[in-house]
Amino acid sequence: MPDINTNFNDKTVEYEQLLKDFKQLLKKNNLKFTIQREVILETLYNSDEHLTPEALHHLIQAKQPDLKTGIATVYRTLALLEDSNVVTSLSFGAQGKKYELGAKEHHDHLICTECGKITEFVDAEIEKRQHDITDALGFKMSDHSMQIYGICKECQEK
Amino acid sequence: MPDINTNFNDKTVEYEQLLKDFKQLLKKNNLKFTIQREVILETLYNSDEHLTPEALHHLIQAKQPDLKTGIATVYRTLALLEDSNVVTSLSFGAQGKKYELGAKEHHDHLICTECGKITEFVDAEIEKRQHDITDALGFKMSDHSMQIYGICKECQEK
DNA sequence: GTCGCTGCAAAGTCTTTGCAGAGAG
DNA sequence: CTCTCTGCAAAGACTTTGCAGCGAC
Repeated sequence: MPDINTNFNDKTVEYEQLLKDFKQLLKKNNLKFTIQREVILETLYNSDEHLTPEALHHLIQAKQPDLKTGIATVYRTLALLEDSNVVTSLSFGAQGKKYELGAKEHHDHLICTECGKITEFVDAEIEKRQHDITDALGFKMSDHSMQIYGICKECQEK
Repeated sequence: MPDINTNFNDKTVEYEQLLKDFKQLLKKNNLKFTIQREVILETLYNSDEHLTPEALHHLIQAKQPDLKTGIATVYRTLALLEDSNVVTSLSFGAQGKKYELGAKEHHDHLICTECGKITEFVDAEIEKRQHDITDALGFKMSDHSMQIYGICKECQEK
C-alpha cells in the first residue's frame, strides 16, 4: 500500500530546527545570514506547493513588499539551497524547474496532466528495488526521482 | 551464429515501418513530408543516444551539409514528433531537454552526474508496483518516468 | 572595517515566432 | 496552383552575471 506522506506535527519546532541547520550551514561556509535568505527559506517551508522561482518570488513580494527582494536573489538562494541539499528541484516537460524543501522525507510524484496537481507518495518496495538495481550495476546512486503522469481521481469524475 | 544480413534487414524493415507510420501521421494532419523531417526522423532512429535539439542539429549538419537544416526546424519537428508521441523528451536538472524515439519499449533511466551518460533499464517489479499504487489511488496512469542519478562505475574508477 | 550580499540591469542560454521565398501535393 | 515548410533573424522566456553600494559579523 502506498504511504502518503502528509503527516507533520509541531510545525514551529520543525521550522526552528530547519532554520538552525541553515544558519549552521551558512556559518560553516563563511556565508552570511540575511533577511532575504530567511524569507526564502520560510516561504518554501510554508508552501505545500512545488514552486517555480518566479512563483516563490511573487509570494515573497506579497509577504514582504518592503523588502523588494530581487528575482536574482531568489535564484541565487535556490541554487545555494539546492547545492546544500536543502531543497530539491523537479523539472517537467515544460520549461523551468520547480523547487521543494528537501527536508521532508524522500518521496515520488504523481502528476495530474489535467489539473496539474502533484501528489506525493513513497513506496518502500520501489525504493528497495532501486537500490538493488544500482548495486547490481555498480552505480553509486546519489538521488532519484520518479514521476507518474496521468489523470487524478477528481479529474476523471468531471 | 548471428546472421548479419538478417539483422540488417530487420533494421531496415523496422525503419521503413516507422517512416510509413510517420507519413501516415503527416497525411492525416494535412502536413507535408519534407526532406528535413525525414532526415530528423532517420537521425533519431540511428542514434542510440538521448539527443538534445542542438546535438541532433549537429548530427544532421554533419550528415547532410548541403541541406542547411535550421535549428528552428529541428525544434519544430521535435515538437511535432513529441505531440504525436513518436519521441519522448526527458528533462534533467540542467537546462534543456533530451529526446529519444519513443518507438522503443518503455524503460527508465540511470543518469551519471559526472559524465552525463544515460543507461536505460526496465524492472518488471517496479513497473508492477507503479500500477498497484495508481490503482489504489484511483489515478489513471498515462505515462511515467523514473530517473536515478549518481555516479557510474567508470567515473567512480577515475 | 571587511568581505559577502543584494538589487538592478545587462548579458547569456535555450526555444519560439514572423516573414518571405521554396517546395510538396 | 495552393498552402505548408523552411531558413533566417529577431523576439521571448528563463536564468546568470557584473557592479557599486549595503549590511552582517
